[in-house]
Amino acid sequence: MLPNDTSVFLAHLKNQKLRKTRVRLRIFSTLLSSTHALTIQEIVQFIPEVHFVSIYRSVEALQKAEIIKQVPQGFTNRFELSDLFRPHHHHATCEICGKTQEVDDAKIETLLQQLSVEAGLSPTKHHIELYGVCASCQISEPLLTSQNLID
Amino acid sequence: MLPNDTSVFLAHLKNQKLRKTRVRLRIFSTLLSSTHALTIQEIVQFIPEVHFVSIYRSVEALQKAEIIKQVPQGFTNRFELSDLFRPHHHHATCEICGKTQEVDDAKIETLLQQLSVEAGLSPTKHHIELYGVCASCQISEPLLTSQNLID
DNA sequence: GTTTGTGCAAACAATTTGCAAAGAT
DNA sequence: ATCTTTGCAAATTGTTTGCACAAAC
Repeated sequence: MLPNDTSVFLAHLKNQKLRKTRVRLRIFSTLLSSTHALTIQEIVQFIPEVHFVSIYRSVEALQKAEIIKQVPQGFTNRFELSDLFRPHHHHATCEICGKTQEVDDAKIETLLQQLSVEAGLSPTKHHIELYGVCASCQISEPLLTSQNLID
Repeated sequence: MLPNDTSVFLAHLKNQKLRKTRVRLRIFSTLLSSTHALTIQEIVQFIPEVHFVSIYRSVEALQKAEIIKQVPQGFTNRFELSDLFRPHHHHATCEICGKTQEVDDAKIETLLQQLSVEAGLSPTKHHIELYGVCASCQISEPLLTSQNLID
């Protein structure tokens, strides 16, 4: 029986001596079913039956347990499931409609490793974000200038 | 007479119909003399004679005028002079001591352009941040310095 | 039964807004 | 003289803390 996401999640909770609670299950399933990383306020809104303070505290606990991770996106901090559940990737975002997609490319990874080494660092991690205008927004380009909504 | 940074600054103010004020000059010179991007609180502390609300407002004005720009660094937002004053670059940061250096590489720029196009976006901009451990921190591990900027 | 997690109130921190006075052109 | 910017007080927003009760083990 190969472990699905939920059993990996439960195993990690146990492993970290964290209890299996309603709140943590809800946060996990919310992130699992989301196509993109969520801000803490978005998580709060998705789970209206739970007090926001509990969300803050559970998010912190899950983060320490490396079940979820915080990712900076523009000037916003978002949360998504950790690499345990989703392979390493980066994000490409349309500046007009805000739609985000995942990007993964081996070349960029090795190039970044090299750059780190050239800078005298033993590489640990990196962040990349790409921004542009997607095909459909190029056609029906609204009046937004360079200075827009996305942060 | 070739324009130095300050005259470019003054020209841009005029150009944007912004007045030349003590506060804006102080913010500009603070960023000009800083080796790395500063948080708004750091700017506030560097300029104690100016009320923090005025710093917030001037920073916003200078940003709209594209004299300074906001850069996300880890989970912190920082400000630095715009590309008018400093060429396009990215940052490589040591996770132990927080020391930051600038990185510029043509290969990465073209590769990111390509990746954007592959993702169906007409590229506009990108963010990259590299993290690692620098040589001296590898030798003498911890001992976190005052400059631990990383989140 | 013991320990951990949750909900609520209240504290704290960061940023924004309204308005009158000071400063720039 | 006019219009912009600044300083201050206060409002607003986002996040954290203390503590009593509830839930998990």
